[in-house]
Amino acid sequence: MTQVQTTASRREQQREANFEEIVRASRELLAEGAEISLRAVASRMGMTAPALYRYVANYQELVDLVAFEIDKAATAAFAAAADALPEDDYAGRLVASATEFRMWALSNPREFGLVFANPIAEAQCVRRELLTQNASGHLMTGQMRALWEHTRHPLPQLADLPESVREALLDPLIPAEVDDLAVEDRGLVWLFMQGWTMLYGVVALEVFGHMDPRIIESGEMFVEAFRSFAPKVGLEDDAGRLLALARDRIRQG
Amino acid sequence: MTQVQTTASRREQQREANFEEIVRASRELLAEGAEISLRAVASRMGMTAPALYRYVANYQELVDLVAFEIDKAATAAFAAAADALPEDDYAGRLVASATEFRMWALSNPREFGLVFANPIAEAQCVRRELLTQNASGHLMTGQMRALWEHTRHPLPQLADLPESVREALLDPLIPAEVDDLAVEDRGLVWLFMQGWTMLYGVVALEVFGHMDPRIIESGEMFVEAFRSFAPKVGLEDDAGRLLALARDRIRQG
DNA sequence: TTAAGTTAGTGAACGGCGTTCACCGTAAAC
DNA sequence: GTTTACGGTGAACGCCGTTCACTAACTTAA
Repeated sequence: MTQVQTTASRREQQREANFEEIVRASRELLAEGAEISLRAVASRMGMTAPALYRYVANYQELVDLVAFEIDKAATAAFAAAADALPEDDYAGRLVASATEFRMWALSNPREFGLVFANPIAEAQCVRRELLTQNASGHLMTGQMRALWEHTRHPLPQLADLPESVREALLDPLIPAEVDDLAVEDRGLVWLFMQGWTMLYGVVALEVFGHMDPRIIESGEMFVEAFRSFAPKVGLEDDAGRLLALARDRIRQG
Repeated sequence: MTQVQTTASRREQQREANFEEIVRASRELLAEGAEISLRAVASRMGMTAPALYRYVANYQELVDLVAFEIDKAATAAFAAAADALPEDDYAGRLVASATEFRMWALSNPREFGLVFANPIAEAQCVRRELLTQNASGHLMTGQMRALWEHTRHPLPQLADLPESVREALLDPLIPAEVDDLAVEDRGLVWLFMQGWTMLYGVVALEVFGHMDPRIIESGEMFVEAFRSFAPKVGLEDDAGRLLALARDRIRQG
């Protein structure tokens, strides 16, 4: 039988550690308001820029790597926000994560831009894969599915949907594990896409500042988006509590 | 009485023409897939880079200038799309302009990014002013107002809205002419903001490629966004026709 | 018409960027 | 113990935004 190589060689350990340090240095730069540049990252590691080419094919790949790790780290924070609520408060957990997402985006606009407002279309297949591996997407699709497993609210039927949507739901390219989701329940993924679109619209507009500052500050457009979306996932009766929950987190955040 | 200076001096004419050529050269670069750079723009005009500093304080100001002009030109296209419909088909005209906006954004992603996905927050007051002067915003607020003047669909009442929203509606910083809109009707602006948020969310997600390619191609998430929004502006009965109108324009666009 | 003053342009330079390349120790592999 | 592969260096190239001293041309006023 094939044994898993658990003990990486000395060189491989070094290499792995260096990868981590590259990401760490890049994120520090970002956090300090500076731009990510090969020279800056390298010098922060006590290296010179050309050395980084032993780890990364080019600048864009460095940025993609950093974006991927930022998404992973941020997702942990979104999940933690959900864990502050009871395990069976599925709707509350979803609201908590989404609210945390918004607050993270507003406090880390550069990171948000890197992960969520970077054109993927013009990139190679590498980045296309990243799309489906998007960690925060997996978290929220999972949360929405948990909610539905519990409430079993009505779903859009595939037969009622346009063909392009049906195809996309049967074999989705977005970050969602649907292999074990029955075909007749795939309407749930369509609902998720709708919800993600609304969430994204509000947050992107807020982060880019294309919205009245007072409404950004209070987060009321974000709350309003939730109010619009709630009925689609059978939460009309719970909406009052959920919106209050979001407002609380916004106020104290 | 003070006479308007209609005959600009020779120098002023030259200067104005040069401004226009700067914008033209920049847009050509953008259209060819190149980046805007002072050197590239200048050499396209038969100049050297430092000369541009006689017209623009720095690189960012050049970009802002170009973004402003792009928005103006694109808005003319959005308006033209509306003019293909009867003058009294207010809903249809709004749908036509919004659909044209989406198609323009997808065909000109770099221009879209420049105008609508550029962080305004970190910029100076110059750019803040641009926010309220945004041409496409004025077009669509105007269209939504024309629609409402005709249908007089119910509006959210100021008393029911959060205080931050009320303040923003009474003295809006977004592109909207509301001076002649009665205070009790300002809920219309809130509806507009909601609609703009949905439209923006779909389009930005599509342009950045963070959506299933098949759904981008068919535009069905865009259509779905309209379906969600229609009831808010009293268009539930007209929705069928309007969605068909949008689909037509998408298909032949 | 001439003199003074303003303006728009130049070339050289600075520091920083991504990227390439020849080169060199050192650690791993045989 | 020799060979090989890897990870690093410094120098260089061609971009970039930006500054500065300088000049030629145009405008303005005497």
